Parts: sequence; C-alpha cells; structure tokens
Amino acid sequence: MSNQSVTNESIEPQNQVTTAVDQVFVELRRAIVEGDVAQGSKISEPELAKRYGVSRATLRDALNRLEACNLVERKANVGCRVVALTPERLIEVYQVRAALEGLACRLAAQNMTDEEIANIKALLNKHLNEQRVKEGESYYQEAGDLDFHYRIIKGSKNEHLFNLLIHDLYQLIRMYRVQMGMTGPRVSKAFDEHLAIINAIENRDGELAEMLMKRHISYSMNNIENKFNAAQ
Amino acid sequence: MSNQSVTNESIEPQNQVTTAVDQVFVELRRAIVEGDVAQGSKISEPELAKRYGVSRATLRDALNRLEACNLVERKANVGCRVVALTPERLIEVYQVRAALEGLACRLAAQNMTDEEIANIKALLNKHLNEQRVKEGESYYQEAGDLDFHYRIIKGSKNEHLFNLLIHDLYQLIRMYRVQMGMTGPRVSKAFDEHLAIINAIENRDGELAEMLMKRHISYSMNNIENKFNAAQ
DNA sequence: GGTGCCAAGATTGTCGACAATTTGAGAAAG
DNA sequence: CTTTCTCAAATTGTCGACAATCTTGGCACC
Repeated sequence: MSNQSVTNESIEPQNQVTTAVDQVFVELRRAIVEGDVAQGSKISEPELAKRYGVSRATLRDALNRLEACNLVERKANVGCRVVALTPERLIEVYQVRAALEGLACRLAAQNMTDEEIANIKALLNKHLNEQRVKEGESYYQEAGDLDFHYRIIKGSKNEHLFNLLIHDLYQLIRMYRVQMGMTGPRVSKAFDEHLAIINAIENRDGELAEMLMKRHISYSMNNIENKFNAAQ
Repeated sequence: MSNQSVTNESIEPQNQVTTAVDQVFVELRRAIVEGDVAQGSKISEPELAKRYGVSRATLRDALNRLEACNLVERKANVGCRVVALTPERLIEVYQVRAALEGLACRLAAQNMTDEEIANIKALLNKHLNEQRVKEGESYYQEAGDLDFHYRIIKGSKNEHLFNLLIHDLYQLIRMYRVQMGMTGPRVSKAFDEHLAIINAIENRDGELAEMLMKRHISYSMNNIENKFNAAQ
C-alpha cells in the first residue's frame, strides 16, 4: 500500500467542507476508499460515532451520503456494510464509466476552449518530464491520471455528467485501484493514450476522442481485472 | 395535467417501503415530480415535517435522499430548493441518458434471454392493440414507454447501470415529461422505434440496438425541447 | 436620501434519549 | 444431537430540544 498519499484535491478543489456531517463524510470516505476499514465489513453506528467524536444522528447522515456514492450498502433495521469489491461489480462500474467518459470526451471536443486544451497538453508534458526524472515513480499513475480525466470531464461543460462521474463513480474506481495496488507498468502506455485523446480533442474530432477514451478505459479495466485474477 | 395517474409500479416493483423515512421520501418525490410543489420553490423543513406528521430529523433524511436523486438542491445553513427545470439541464440529462441507455441496449442484446425478448415483443403487441381501441389515448405514452425502457435496462443485467438510471435519472426525466404535459402525437412514432430496437436486440445486434436507442432518446428530447420553446 | 451596521427573528445543524426491530444464546422438546 | 422457541441484549429508527448560522427589518451615520 505505497500510494495512499494521493490527494483528493483534483477531485474536490474548492468544495468547502464546513459542516460536521461533511467532515465525517469526507474522512470516512477516505478510510473506506483506502481500505482502512475493510471491504464487506459491518459498520457499527455507535462505535464510529464515538471514534469521530460526533453524534449518532450526524454519523447516520454521513452514512446516507456514502450510500448514495455506492460505497456502503444499507438494509433497514439491519445495518450498514462497506461494499465488497467483486470482479463482476468492477466490470459493471467500468462499463458505465466507459460510456460516460466517452460522452464526456465527445462533448469536450465540442465545448473546450483552445486555452483549456493547451493547458492539458502542457500538463501532459510536465508529467512526462517529471516521470523521466523520477524514473517510473507511481506519481503519474494516480494523481496525474486523475487530473487528466478530471479536466476532460470538466471540459464537457455538462454539469450533470460531471457530478455523476466525480462525486459518485470516481470514488468507487479509486477504491478498486488503491486496494488492488495499482502501480503497475502501464504508466507510459497510458501516457501515450492520453496524448492521442487530447490530440483528437484538439482536432475537434469528437467521435475519435470518444472511441479512444472508451478503449483507454477498457485497457485500464483489463489491467485491474488481471490483478484480481492474480490475487487469488 | 391529464396524466398524473401514471403509476410507479414499473419503476419500483418490489421495493418494500417500510421505514418512515421511505414513506416521506416516496411521497415527497411524487409531489415534486408531479409538480404539486413548484419547481424552484424553497422547502421549509418545519412546515413539511408538520404536514407529513413526522419529525424534522426524519424529513431531513428524506431530503438528503432527494438531493442524491438531483430533485432538490441544498446549501449548508441556507436550505433546500426544488430543482429548476431549465432547457440547459434538460439537454444535459438527456445526453447522459442517451449514453447510459445506449449502453443498456448493447448489453441487453448480449445478455437478455430469448424469453425476456419474447415478453417485450408481446408487451408491445398488447400496447398496440390497446392503443388502437383507445384511439390515441395517452396511456402508452407514459406507462408503456416507461415499461419498455425499464425492461431493457433490467435486461442489461448490469445492476449498477440499473440503479443509476431507474433510481436517479428517471425521476428527473419523469419530472420534465409530466410538467411539460407530454401527451403529444409522438405515440405511434415512438412505438415503431421501440419495435426496431427490440428487433435489433432479438438479432443480437448490439451496435444497431445502441444506435437506435440513442436516436430514439434524441427524438424524445427534441420533442420536449419544442414544448419548452413553445411554452414561452 | 442612501448606505452600512446591529439586533431580533427564523431557519438549519447537532445532540442525547426513547421506541421498535433484529439477532443470538440458551433452554426445552423431539 | 438436532431443532425450535423464548427472551434478553444490542442495534437501528425516530423524536423533541438546544446551539449555531443566516436573514431581515430598523436605526444610526454619512
């Protein structure tokens, strides 16, 4: 578990966390995504409320939000469990992700400004240099990849799509990646794929950008799936 | 407002509504979707709690769930408003819907059993007959259309996709349709489109099914958009 | 007369306690 | 020994009250 230091900045930049429920929600979400609380384990409301120094009603509220993100499952009068990461669920999530990010790409090719596109290209170059220096450190794999996808989704200018992907789906995806220990040798290949995508967007070729993104995500899924099978 | 009697059965068939929060949630959702409480209006927690004969904490819980469905928007220490139905938002939602239901169609062509497909074809025939008798009554437009899409989404056998579409997106879509008074002459055309889609699925032609569904949804959006523009 | 500040009212966020339901261990019957 | 029933302990669902925050109307000051 060498990559637990990846920040959430790129995922929630200006999101002001004011209320107590927000704090517990963010903290508990981090704990779940990074595996501090094991997948499939039951969540005791009184215990967690005490640990976070907060009322049970407040913690319950936070659990409701986690349920909306599909990070915990809840049954009436029974309780709350952290979701279990099954291969079947991984495939389901990635199918949805491919469809939505494909759409995001097509819209980005249509709606991003030239400046935004130039910024992403600059970002990729910066990451390339950093990566050369660090010689395969896993920085790019997590934060850089996240940043790239984040900007394209934002560039779609579709707020509904943005919320769906960033607030809901991406936490689940991060959970799979972190807990499977995704720090493999896919870095350089992913980089080339990113480059091809942004080039398609620059040429305002929405269809190609969509197709490349879907393929890119498909590769990414196969990568995680292999780790899954190797893990048992 | 001649079509407020459309049931929710096809959307939540066996969903047991046991707890008080569930009841308030379902009831309040219906009120919002069908326009009993105006779009954009502010929601007073004490008032609604009294009206539904329930504690404020319970009502708050229900509001949280409505927020997760994108039916209300909430700001910390300020309050809760019913979402406003803007044309921009309609387009955003329908773009997402087209991508997701397109995926559902492709998966359905791959995963539905022959029996499930036969059942949908039988359903379409039944609706065709009923429609001939009733001569353009708006029954098919709402419940029948809902049923068709519901079965295909279910037929994708992708649970995550199912939850996303049925629990979150479809309520918003229903809200647009009900409040725009969707009972136009698109019935027969929609029927033909449904027929083409199920035929493609029967032939296990996922790509065609996906394309037809995307087009079908695109038509549907244009229809609502026209009503929007005509409304002011 | 307009602008900015302040206080009172109202609304939301949080808490601890009570009620309803589930669960699990142990006793009794087969 | 297995099965079923019972009851108690624990857990979840719901409530009313208190604390923190925002809103609004009025007053002083420029």
